Amino acid sequence: MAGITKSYKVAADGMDLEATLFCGQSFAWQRQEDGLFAGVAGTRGLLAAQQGDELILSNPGGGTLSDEDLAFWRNYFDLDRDYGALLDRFRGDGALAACVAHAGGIRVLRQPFWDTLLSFLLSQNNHIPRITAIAKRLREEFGEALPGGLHAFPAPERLAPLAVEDLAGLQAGYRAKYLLDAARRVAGGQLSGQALAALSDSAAREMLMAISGVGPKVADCVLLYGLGRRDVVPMDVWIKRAMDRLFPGGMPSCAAGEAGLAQQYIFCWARDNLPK
DNA sequence: TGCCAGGCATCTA
DNA sequence: TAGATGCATGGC
Repeated sequence: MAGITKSYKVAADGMDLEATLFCGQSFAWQRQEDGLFAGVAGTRGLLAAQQGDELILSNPGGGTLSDEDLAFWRNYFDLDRDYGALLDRFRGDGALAACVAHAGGIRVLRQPFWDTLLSFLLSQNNHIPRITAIAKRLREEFGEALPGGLHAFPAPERLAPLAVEDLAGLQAGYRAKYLLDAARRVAGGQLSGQALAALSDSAAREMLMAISGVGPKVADCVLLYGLGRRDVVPMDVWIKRAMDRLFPGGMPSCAAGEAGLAQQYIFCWARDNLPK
């Protein structure tokens, strides 16, 4: 019924929604005054909250979420992965166990490729709060308006014809030209999530690094968060410091497809426990 | 007021 | 080829 929002309860299975949304893997969410979390992925918007061990999902524009929407968000929040078993395996490694104890409520989101690429182009030499603020300005100035006052990340075709001066209002600094180069490559058909999905990790990384402003770290963030490559470990300063401190013999022996998930717990532990 | 930020491009030796 | 430096901006 129009104007009435129907909420859906989904088992959170030990998830910490707030930690998941604001741990530095996504810049598409914000906390509203009413305490709900509002976010976008592709051209979908969502309101989310947590009550105990359940997520409450609702449509920002009112009305119902379709079965297709629910399936999309289930996948987005990685709800069908058995995190209980995964975390039990991680607890088997002494050092990794400490990281899981610190941040085990985090789930690694499955974000759209393009949203992720734009977000991590903004992350270069930047702070999480400021990345979030620039990403919000990017969506609100150039993105498609969605129900509930939300805005999608702008389509590549929307950004491609713009000039750097057109992005001045974003206050993204030297990163603005990176957004335009990426948009022109995607809009021009030189690059796509589909094409990258067909490549090996190393080949996809190489293709991403052809974009101006994409180095090894940003490429690996896009592979992990935006293309579901769960073995990829983005090597930022915190991971390097944690490796020196916790894993001098190398990354813990995670099963195939899990090293990228482990790095999220290691990153959060390092950021919150090692000296600045 | 200065340092630093989920880095990268460019310059220099 | 490896190491050093500059880059825009704002939070702390």
